[in-house]
Amino acid sequence: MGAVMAERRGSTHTKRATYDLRHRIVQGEIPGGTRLYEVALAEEMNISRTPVREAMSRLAEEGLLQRAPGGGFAVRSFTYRDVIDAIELRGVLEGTAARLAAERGADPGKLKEIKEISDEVDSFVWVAESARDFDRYTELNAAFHDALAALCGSEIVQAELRRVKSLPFASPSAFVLGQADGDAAHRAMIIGQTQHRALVEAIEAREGARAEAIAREHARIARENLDSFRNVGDSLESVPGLALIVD
Amino acid sequence: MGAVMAERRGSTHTKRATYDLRHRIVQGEIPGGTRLYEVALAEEMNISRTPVREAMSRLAEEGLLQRAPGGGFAVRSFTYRDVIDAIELRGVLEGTAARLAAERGADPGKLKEIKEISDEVDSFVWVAESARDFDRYTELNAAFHDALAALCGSEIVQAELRRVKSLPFASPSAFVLGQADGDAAHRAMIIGQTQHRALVEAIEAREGARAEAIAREHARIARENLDSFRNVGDSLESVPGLALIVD
DNA sequence: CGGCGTCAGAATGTATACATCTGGACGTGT
DNA sequence: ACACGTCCAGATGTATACATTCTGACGCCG
Repeated sequence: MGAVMAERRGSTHTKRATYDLRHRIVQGEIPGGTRLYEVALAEEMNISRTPVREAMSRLAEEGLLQRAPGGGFAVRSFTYRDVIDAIELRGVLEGTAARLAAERGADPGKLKEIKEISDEVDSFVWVAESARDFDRYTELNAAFHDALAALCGSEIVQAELRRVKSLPFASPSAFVLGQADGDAAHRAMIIGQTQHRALVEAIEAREGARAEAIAREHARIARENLDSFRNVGDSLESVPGLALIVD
Repeated sequence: MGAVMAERRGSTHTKRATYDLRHRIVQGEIPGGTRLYEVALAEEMNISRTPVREAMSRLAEEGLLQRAPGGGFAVRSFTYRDVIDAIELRGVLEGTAARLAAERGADPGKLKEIKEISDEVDSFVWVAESARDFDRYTELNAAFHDALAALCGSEIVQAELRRVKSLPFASPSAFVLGQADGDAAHRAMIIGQTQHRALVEAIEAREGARAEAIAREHARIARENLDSFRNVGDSLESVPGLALIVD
C-alpha cells in the first residue's frame, strides 16, 4: 500500500473501514437486511479483506451487524417495535442506574458533575430560541445521560447502557436533532430539563423508586418524538439511524 | 493443513478455537486480566493466527474478552461487585420481560409452554432427593428462564437478556450446580419453584408490577448462593466462571 | 540522578494466495 | 412436471509473508 490513503479519521485501515461502514449504515446508504460481502467492500475501499472482516466484527459487537448463518454478516434491521423496545430498555437501564445511585449513594464528585450540567442547561433553557442554544442543549443532554450512567459506579450497568445507547435511535439525543420546529422543540426541552432536575433530586434524597420511575418516564420522550418523525418524509436522512427501520 | 485435526466439537478451526478458548477461560485455566497473544495461542492450538483472531473477536462479542488499548485482547476480569451487579441486572431485565409480557399480553402458545415446564418441576420438586432430580431441575430451570425471556415477544429484550446470561456467573443456573448439600439445595429449589409459579400467575393476570417485582426478587437467590460459594475453597473449579472473579 | 530520545524486539495490522464450503443453476432420469 | 444429483461460481475459511506500530529497556544528555 504505497498509495496516499488519507480518507477519513483513524490511522489504520480497520478503523477507517469501521468508521466508513458505520456511517454508511446509519445514514441509510446500506439498507437494513443487506448482506455484506467482504470482497465487494474491500474493492470499494481499496483495501484487503482482512481489515474489512475486522471492521465488520467490531460493528457486530456494536449490534449494527449480525452474523449470518453459514458465515458472513448482514446489516441488522429493526422493526418499529424493536425501536420502541430499545427505547423502553434504555429507560429501564437508566432507571436502574438511577435507583442504584440512590440506594447505594452516589459519589459526591460525580453528583456535583451532573448538577453542574443541569445548572448550565437551566441558564438558557427557559429563554432558548436560537439554533445555537439548541445544539448546546443536545450536547449537554448527552453529557447528562452519560453522567447518569456513571453515577451508580457500576461498570456492568454502564457497559450495558452504553451498548443500548449505541443503537442510533435509542440514544437520548436521537430525536432531539432535527426537531427544528421551534415551539415543540422548546416545550420538549423544558419538560426534559424538569425531569432531569427531579431525577437528580430523587437520587440525592436516596429515593430509589422515585428516581427509577422518573428515568423511565423520561425515556418516553424519545418514543413520542419517534412517532412525530415517522410522519415526516425527509427525516429519514436527517435523523441518523431512522433508515434502519424496515417494519 | 493436511493433518487430522479432530480436536473437539465444531467443524472449522475458528469454531474449535472459540470453544476451546471459552472453555479455558470459564474454567479458570486462563485467569481474568490475562493478555492474550495471537502467536502464542496459534502455536498452542497448531493453527494460524487468523482463526485465533476470529475466535477472540467472537468472545469479545460475548463479553468474555475485552479489546485492549493499542490492539489485542485481554480476558475480562470481574470484581465481586461486578458479579452482584450482573445478577441485579439479570433480575431487572427478566423483570422487564415479565412486565412487558403482562402488559402487552403473552402469546398463548408460549404461555402454555412455560406452564408445562413449571408443571413438570412441580411433579418432583416436593419429593426430590436424588442427584438425578437435581440435574433435571437445573435443566428445567434454564428452560423456564429461556421461556420467560421469549414470553414478551421482544427480540431486543431477549437479546440483551441472552447477553447478560452469557456471563457464566449471572446465568440463572449458575450456582444451582454443585450446590450438592441436599437440604439447603432442596429448600432453594422449593423457594425458586414457588416464585416461578407466582411469576406466571402474575403475567397471566396482567399484573405487570407484581410480575416485575417477583422476577427481581427471584434473581436474588443467585446472589445468596454466590456468597455461600465464596466461602468454600474448592468451588472455584466446580462452579464455572467463578474463577473469573478477581477482586 | 532524573528526564528523554533512540532503538530493538515482539506484537498486531495488512495483503494475498490457496483451501474449503455452500447454494443455486442446470441437466437428467423417472 | 417433479425430484434428485452434479457441478460450478462465488462466498468465507485459512495460512503465511510482509508492513507497521507499540512498548519497554537502555544509554545519553542535561
